[in-house]
Amino acid sequence: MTETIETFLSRRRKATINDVARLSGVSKKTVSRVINNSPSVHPQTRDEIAEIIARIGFRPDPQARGLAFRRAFLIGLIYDNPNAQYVVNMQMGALDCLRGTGTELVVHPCDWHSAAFLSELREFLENQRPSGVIILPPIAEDRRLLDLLDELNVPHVRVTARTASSEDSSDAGREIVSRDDIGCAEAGAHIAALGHRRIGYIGGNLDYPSAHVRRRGFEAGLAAHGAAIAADLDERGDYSFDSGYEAARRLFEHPNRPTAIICANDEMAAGAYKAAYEAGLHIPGDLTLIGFDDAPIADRLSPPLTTVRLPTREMARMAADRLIAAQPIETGLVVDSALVVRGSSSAPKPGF
Amino acid sequence: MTETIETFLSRRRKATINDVARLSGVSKKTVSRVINNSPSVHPQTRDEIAEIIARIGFRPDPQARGLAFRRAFLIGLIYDNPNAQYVVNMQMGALDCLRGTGTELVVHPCDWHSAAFLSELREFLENQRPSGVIILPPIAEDRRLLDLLDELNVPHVRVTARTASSEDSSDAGREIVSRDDIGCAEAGAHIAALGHRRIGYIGGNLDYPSAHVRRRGFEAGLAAHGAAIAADLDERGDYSFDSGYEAARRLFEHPNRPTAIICANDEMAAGAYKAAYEAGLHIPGDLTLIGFDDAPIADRLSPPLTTVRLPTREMARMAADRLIAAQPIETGLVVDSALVVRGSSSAPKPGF
DNA sequence: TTTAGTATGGTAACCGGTGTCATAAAGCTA
DNA sequence: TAGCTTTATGACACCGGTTACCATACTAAA
Repeated sequence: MTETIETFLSRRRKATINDVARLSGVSKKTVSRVINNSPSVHPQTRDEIAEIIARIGFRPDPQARGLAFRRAFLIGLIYDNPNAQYVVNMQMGALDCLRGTGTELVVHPCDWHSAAFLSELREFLENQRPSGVIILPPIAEDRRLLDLLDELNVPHVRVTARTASSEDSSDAGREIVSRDDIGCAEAGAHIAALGHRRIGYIGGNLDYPSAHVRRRGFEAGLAAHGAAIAADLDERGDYSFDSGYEAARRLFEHPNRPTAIICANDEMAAGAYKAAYEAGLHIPGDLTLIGFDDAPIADRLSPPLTTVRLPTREMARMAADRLIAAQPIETGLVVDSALVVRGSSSAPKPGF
Repeated sequence: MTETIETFLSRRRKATINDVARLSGVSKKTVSRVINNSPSVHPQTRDEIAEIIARIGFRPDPQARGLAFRRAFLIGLIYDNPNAQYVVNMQMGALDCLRGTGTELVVHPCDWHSAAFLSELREFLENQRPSGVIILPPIAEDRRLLDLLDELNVPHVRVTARTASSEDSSDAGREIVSRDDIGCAEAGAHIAALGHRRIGYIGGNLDYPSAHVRRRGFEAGLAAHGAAIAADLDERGDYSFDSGYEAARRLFEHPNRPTAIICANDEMAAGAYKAAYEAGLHIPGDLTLIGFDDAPIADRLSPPLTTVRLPTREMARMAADRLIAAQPIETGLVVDSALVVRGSSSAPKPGF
C-alpha cells in the first residue's frame, strides 16, 4: 500500500526530505535540488514536489543542512558598543531582513580591549561557522579582525562612517557606509545661519572613525557660512555622558563662553545639558546645543535636542541583506545622516 | 606508518572526532563517551583521550552534535519589550553564563499583538530546536506561549515579577522571580519618612505583572509610616515617557498638587521631570520624584532620580544557568529589588 | 570451576541533508 | 540514422557526531 499524504499527515511527525521524496516518488536528491533551486529539474517535477512540500509543511532542518554545507544558518552580530539603543536598533534591522529566511541572529558582544579578543572570536567563528557576520563600530575598524574573517572565509559586512568625499575603499561591497558628515554639515550650517560665532566643540572618542567624520562635517557646514569652531573652545570627550558633562563645564568656565556647543553625540550633549542646568544657563536662550544620533534621550531632554539622525536600523537591514543575498554585490552601500531640528537651537542673544 | 599528533597538527585542518579516535587508538564511540562524560570509560583511557583532545584542539561540531541530539546548541531570548537597556542587560546576563559553553544566544524579539505571534514562534522553535528559551515580561505571562513550549518540549525559564508574599507557583524551577515590591516598599517608606503626605502615583501598563507588584510594594511602604497614595492623585500611564509626561501634567493641574510623585518606572519619571520643568516646579525642592528600574536615564536627569534597582543582568544569568545546568532545579529563584536614593527626593517644603 | 554480572570498547545504523558521478532520455547535428 | 550533447534523475558516499546493540574481558558470586 502506497502511503498517501493524508496518512502521512495523520502521523503528525515533523516532515523530512525522505518523506517528501517518498510521497512524490522521486529520490531525495531531486527534492534537495528543488529546495536549493538548482537548475535542471523538470518544471513539472519541480511543481509537483513543491506542491507536496507545501502540503505537508516540510522545512529543511537547518542543523542537517548546516552539517552538509559546513556552515550554520546563523548571522552573527559582533560589537563592542555601550550604546544600548544603537545595538538594539541594529539587531532589529538585521532581524527585519532575516525574518522568514530560516536564518537566525546570534548576538556576540565582545571586549575589544581584552587580550582574548581575537581568540575568543576565532573560537566562535570556527565552531559555529556562521553564514556571515555583521561588525559594528568601532571594532569594524580592527584590521586583525578583518584578516581573521578572511582567513576563516567568513562573509562579513562592516558598518562604518566615511566622509562624503572619501574615495571608495577596497572593501566596497563588504561595508555599509554612513556619511555622518552630511547631517553634521547641515547642523553646522544651521547654527552658523542662526548667527552663532562663538562655537564650542565636544568631540568623540578618536577610536571611532565617526569622531573624525563628524568633526569634518560640522566644520564644513560652519565654514560655508563663514563660521568655525573656536580654537580655544575645542574639547574632547569619549562619547560618554560624564565626559560631555565635564567638557561642558570647562567650556562654561571660559571667560568668553560659547553661545553654541556642538557635541559629537547625544550622550555628551545630555551631559552638557546637566552642566548648563547647574551653571544656570537656559537652553536655547543662553546656549544652543547640538547632538548626534537622535537617541531616545534627545527627545526626553527639556527642551528636546536638535540632533543628527542616522538610519541605524536601515543600515543593519542592508548589511543583513548583503549577507543572505545570493549574489555578492560589488558596490558599497551608502546612507546619509540628516539634521533634526528641535528646541535646543536658536539665535544667540543680541550682544553676543 | 602511524600518524602522530605532530603530523596531524602540521595539516592544520579542523579536528574531528575521527581524528581524535585515530590518534588515540580507540573508536569514535569511546571519544564520544569522553565528550559527554558518560561513565564506564576507564579513567586512564579517559585521561589519554582528554589529553589528545586538548593537544589538537578538538571541539565537537555543534551542527553535527545538534543533528544527532535533535536540538541546536542555542538559547533563544524571546521578548516584546521596548526598553532597549533592559533587553541589552538581559542579553549580557545570558551571555555571561553562555560564554565558553559552546552555546550561543539567539535573540528573538516578536510582536505580542500580532496575529502571527504564536505561529511565528512555533516555526522558530520547531525549526531551530533551541536547547532552551528565556522569556521576558510581559509575554512571559502568556499562557498560550507556555503551552506551546510544553507541547514542543522546549525547556524554558520565564522572568517575572511577584510580590514577596506570593505563594510559589506551579512553575517553580522554570522561572526567575523578581520581587519588585521589596525595593518599592523601601521607596514608599523613604518618602513617607521624609514627611510627604500628598503623594501622587503614576502606574504602569497593567499588561505587565510588575505594574501590580510595584503598586503593592509602594503602598505597603507608605502604609508602614501611616501614609498612602492620595485617591485623587492616582494616575495611570503605560510605562512610556509621554504617558508619564501627560499624567504628571494632570497631577500638576490639581488644585492641591502632590508634593511627591511615585512613578512605576524611570521612563515615566523622566516624562514627569519634563512636565515639572515646564510647570516651573523645582526638583526636589517643590516636588519629590521616585522611579523604578535604575535605567541609564535616571542618572542623567538633573537632579539624578531616586529609583529602585532590579538586578536584571543577574536575573538573565540565572535564567541561562538553569537552562544549561545538567540537573533541573525544582525551587524557584528569587531576586530582590533595592532602593537607590539620589537627588530627586527630599522633605517637602514646610507648610505643605 | 562455572555462571552471572559489569565494565569497556567496537560495529553499524542513523540524524537529515548535500556532493560526486553515473546513466537514461531527449535534442541536435550531419 | 549514427553519434554527440544536453537535460533530468538516481545511487551512494559523506558531513561529524549520536544511539542501539553486540562482543569481549574482567570481576564477583555460587
